[in-house]
Formats: sequence, structure tokens, C-alpha cells
Amino acid sequence: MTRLMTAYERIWAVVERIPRGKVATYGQVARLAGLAGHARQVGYALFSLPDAFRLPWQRVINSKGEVSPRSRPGADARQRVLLEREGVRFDARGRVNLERHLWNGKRQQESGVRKAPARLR
DNA sequence: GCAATGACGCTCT
DNA sequence: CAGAGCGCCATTG
Repeated sequence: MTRLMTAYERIWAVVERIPRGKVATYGQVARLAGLAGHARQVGYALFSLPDAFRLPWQRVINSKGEVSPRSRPGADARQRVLLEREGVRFDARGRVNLERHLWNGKRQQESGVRKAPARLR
């Protein structure tokens, strides 16, 4: 370790604990990783992320609730598919309902959605 | 050691 | 509500 853990490694550690079916914003991950206010680093860290880590990077999205448009073609579409397979729904604009899927940031939570937000459908 | 690269967030228009 | 601009830092060659 360069020192102990690079900032990227801490970010990965946070991403790794995002529950399935939930999503976290870059800013949220940054804060949990001890890099409050540095959401950018989170995205960059994930870009440097080797596939071998098998991190649920797909669960990290931007504050708008949409998958960040990256340079790599097809990658964004794949991310969306992966999320949908986990039960994350996208609206017509391609956005996730953060009210419903945003990770609370705590360790784990029940299944959430105990109130059934009107028409889940 | 310097310069380039890179998955965002917030505010204002 | 949508789009544009500005700020910020770590990693890598």
C-alpha cells in the first residue's frame, strides 16, 4: 500500500457494500469514503477499476438519478440493464427514482418500500 | 516532478 | 425543468 489505502481503494470499499437493488450517488459514496465533496474522484476511481474486482459499480449513479454518460460505448446501456435486473426501475427519461432506490448509506436495510409508494406497478 | 486524464455536483441563467 | 459553466482532487505516464 502506498500508505495504507489509496483514496480509490476506499471508494471501492464503499461501493462494495451497496445493497443489491439499491443505488448510491457519487457524492454519497464520496462522503462515505471520507472524501466528502469530491464526487468526481469517485467516478474516476471507478473508471480505473479493473474488471477483476467485480465491484457493483453499476449501483453508483449521479445525483440526477441517471447513469453517467461515459466515454465507453455500450457501457452505460449495460449498467442500466444490470440495474434493471436487480429490480431498479428507470422512467421514460432513463432516470432512477432515487426516492425509491437510493441507498440509505447505512449498512443494510430491510427491503424498504414498506409503504408502497402509490402505484409501484 | 509536471501535465494530462477522468463514471460529478452545485449554482446560475 | 434543461443546459452551461466553474470548481476540485487523485492516479498515471
